[in-house]
Amino acid sequence: MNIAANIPSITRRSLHDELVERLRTLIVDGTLEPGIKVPERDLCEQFQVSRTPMREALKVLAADGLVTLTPNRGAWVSKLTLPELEEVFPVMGALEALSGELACARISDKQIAAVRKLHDRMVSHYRAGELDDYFAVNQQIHEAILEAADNDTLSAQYRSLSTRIRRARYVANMTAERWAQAVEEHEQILSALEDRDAPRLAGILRKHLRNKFATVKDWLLAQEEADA
Amino acid sequence: MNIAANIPSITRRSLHDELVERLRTLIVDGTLEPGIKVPERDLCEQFQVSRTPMREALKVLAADGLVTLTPNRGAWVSKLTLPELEEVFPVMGALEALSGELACARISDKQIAAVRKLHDRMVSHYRAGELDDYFAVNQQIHEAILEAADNDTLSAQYRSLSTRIRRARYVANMTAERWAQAVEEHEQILSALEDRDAPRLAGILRKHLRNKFATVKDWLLAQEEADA
DNA sequence: ATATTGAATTATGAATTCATAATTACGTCA
DNA sequence: TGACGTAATTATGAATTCATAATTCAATAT
Repeated sequence: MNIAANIPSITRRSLHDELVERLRTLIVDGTLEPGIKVPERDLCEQFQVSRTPMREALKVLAADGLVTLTPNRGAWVSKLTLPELEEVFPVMGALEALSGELACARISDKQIAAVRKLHDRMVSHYRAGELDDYFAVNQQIHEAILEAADNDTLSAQYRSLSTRIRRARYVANMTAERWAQAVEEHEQILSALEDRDAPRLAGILRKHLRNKFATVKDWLLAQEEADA
Repeated sequence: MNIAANIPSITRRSLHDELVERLRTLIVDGTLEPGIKVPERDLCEQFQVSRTPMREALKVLAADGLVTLTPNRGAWVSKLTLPELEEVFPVMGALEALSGELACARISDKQIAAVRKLHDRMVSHYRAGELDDYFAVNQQIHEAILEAADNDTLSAQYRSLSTRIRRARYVANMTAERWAQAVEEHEQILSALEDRDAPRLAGILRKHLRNKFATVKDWLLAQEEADA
């Protein structure tokens, strides 16, 4: 008996689940551009699967808002529009503020130390002008706060929205001032978290997100300009 | 020439879409009891469709949290557990508070008058002891505030969570005191809305939901008691 | 040349079929 | 009698097939 051969089969997820994740990644990282049509046939060839699991995956992504399905017309990668952005941000703000509040109540000293570590690393990336690394660690910090909040429902809702807007790769367009401001806000976030000051943290996170929104908005307007 | 642009597109819904809605209704109204297994075959016979669209529908409902899918094991109607409830409520609280804030900023006098009308009707149902009618109008009020907030993303997120907990038919078990308190809170909601006092409305909605939570929690504990 | 119509092509919606994993039923042995 | 292992059954995962709607494109008329 070949044990090694059986191990992958234990870990094996359904094809459809795998596809949801892979497609989501492709959409978020921009490989599948917003607005383009994604014919089932092409996707199936790309991933070497039949249409059945692919269609199931597309349905799920459509429910999540990343893909738009029109009956008998097929699937498109959803486009991020300004009105949509203006809708999503207040909701994300409310969720992020809540994550801060819950985190303050529940976060352990150890977890705070971990966030502090991430924060310091992020700052050094900032000083080195390493935008991509900065952005990656930044994401990790928000994820860590979310995890400290210890609420899967909240995490799921937040991530769903976060994914939708992350398609706008706004960091690449952040100005020096905005970047400096973002780092400054992160100092305050850390401070509030270390004090476990829930209202203060909630307020800062909300403000932080408003500034993010401004950046994304500028990027989006520039995009639309370019399209026209 | 584009005539079609102004005409509501002919509503030829896909079978799968129809199924999502029908199944969701069955789950929310309790016909499909939480915890039971729902074999594809049975559902397909029930609705006289093949497995393909049914499976797509189940995937979507699973992404929405109403159904739990286990690879190669099939589908179960998700059970509402206390830990889940404790997760969902703070999130709903944040979303409902936001809906109040946005509504205050955007609601028209006409819309306020409409909510007032609903409110008065709700109170008369309360006085008449008509629980079901009371509950129906109550829902309409929250929907009206949500609509006034004019944010589809918020609405979608809120409704998703609302649907998940609505399976607990808590109103049927509301005590006289709790009911009176709920009505009193609704008076305050109306007052804050008519004053367009966003922070006050947000606060009351949060409080209102906390009380709802207490009611649902009692019901759920009673259920678990009954199961054991 | 342009617009319109209708056949040909292509893509999607849904049912069916095939493959495989999970469950159940049964028989054997302690 | 009960536990174990194996065969039979059932249910699910995925591919294929069939039906139908949408699109393309060419032919015709204006």
